[in-house]
Amino acid sequence: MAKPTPLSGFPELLPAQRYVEQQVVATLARTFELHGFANVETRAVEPLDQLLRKGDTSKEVYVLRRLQEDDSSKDKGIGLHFDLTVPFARFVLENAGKLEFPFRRYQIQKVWRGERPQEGRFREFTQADIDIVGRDTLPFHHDVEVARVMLEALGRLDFLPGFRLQVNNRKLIQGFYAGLGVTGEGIDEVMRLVDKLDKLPAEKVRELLLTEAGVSEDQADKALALATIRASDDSFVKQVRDLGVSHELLDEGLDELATLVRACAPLTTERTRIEADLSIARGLDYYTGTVFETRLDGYESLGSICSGGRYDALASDGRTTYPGVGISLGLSRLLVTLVQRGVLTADRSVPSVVLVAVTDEESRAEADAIATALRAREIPCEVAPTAAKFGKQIRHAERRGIPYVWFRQDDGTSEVKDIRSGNQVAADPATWQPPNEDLRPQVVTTIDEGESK
RNA sequence: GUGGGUAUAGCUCAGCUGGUAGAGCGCUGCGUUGUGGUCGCAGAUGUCGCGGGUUCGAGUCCCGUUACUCACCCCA
Repeated sequence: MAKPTPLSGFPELLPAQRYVEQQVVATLARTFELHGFANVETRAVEPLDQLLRKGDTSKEVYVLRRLQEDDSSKDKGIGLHFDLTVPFARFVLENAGKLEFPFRRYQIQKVWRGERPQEGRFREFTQADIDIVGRDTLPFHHDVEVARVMLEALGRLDFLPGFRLQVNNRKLIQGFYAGLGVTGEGIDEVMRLVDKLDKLPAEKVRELLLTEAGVSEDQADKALALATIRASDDSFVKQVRDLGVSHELLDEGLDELATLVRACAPLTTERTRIEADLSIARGLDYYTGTVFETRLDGYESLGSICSGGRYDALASDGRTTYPGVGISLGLSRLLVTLVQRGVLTADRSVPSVVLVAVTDEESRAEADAIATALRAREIPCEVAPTAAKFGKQIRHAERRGIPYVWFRQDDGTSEVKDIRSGNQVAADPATWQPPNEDLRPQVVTTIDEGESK
């Protein structure tokens, strides 16, 4: 078989890199559970009409088909899910009778999108979501809660670069535009154009506002002025007020956003910041209030690594609606990028902390016994694959990053060597203990205090 | 979906106006005969992405194709 080539957009990690990913998943899960979020796994597929509802055809869905299928025409079809929010909404409706509300869950799974891959953008990738849904109503303090939980989770990943959680509120934007006299579809159009500010210069956006959205010069200027406002505290409220626009919805949005920023402030550090950024709008989808995006320091070109928001009407069975708020972390976008650039990895490619050397094949049983004794005390180890020269066996350990090599002497005593320092000391498999920091692989990073990229 | 770029050793890449393929790193061995890393010496490795064309002769030029990749769109 010829050497296979990688499939674009379907990233695979080497063992050391995968270890980093597993550590991140474990940290996220632990943090989410600390806050009472239960885990759920939904099936990989949803009926196509579920995936495509809301006229959201922009998502490229992978469709599932049987190879031996004779006639697919009458089948309504199923496709792989492209996020975890839509399947979750379906799951809530399906199990509404068995769930307790407000229901909080976290979900860490693969999702698929048939888009053209690019750095940080894949066709198969992992998301980590937390959501809280209520029945009929869901108090605003849950918006604050999901932000705080994600802030805490990211903060615990101390080997990552710093990041900035950017927050805004759709009510604030929509109320502001309504107060300006923009109506109906114009509001969404203005929002969509202003959202391009990070790509296009303000001049260009202003021009588009006039031509495409058909707003007045004054309206365009005010909309742009609003979008330039950003603050790490609630000082943005005064800045918005100073623009002289008033509307009921605007007041509500301002109030919510200010509450959110104030409530998150105590959790922020130099590495983990929150910022009200009034240019954030998040596509057009189903968001109705709070919206989140997250930028990684030094990797701004990746786009948002963690986004979400408030959706008041995503799940509804006609009689009852289930408003929710959630936030979704792009695990692959974050990790695959850092790992492939070589800034994140583990200090060894195997879990073993000890390689038990084999003197000759006749004494392999003794080496196995030593390994068994170490494992009985939760010390991961492996026995050398061949009775090669000791130099080779040490090299075998070195290449895998295994820090210790165990030698059994002919008289039955043992010595263990730290191959990093060269120190070799007498040791007993029944009592020897490696330092705690050596027991498991460590995530190592080349990120310094300064910026990378 | 639109528009660029690239494809040569395990990896990163060089290879001029066409003349049967190279470097660095890595790998194997030896120096050092059962304790690695440094150093020195020696050695192995290629359907030049695939298919066709031009030519006495193609890694090199032409056409096609596939894969990868970058930007746009969009998003985690």
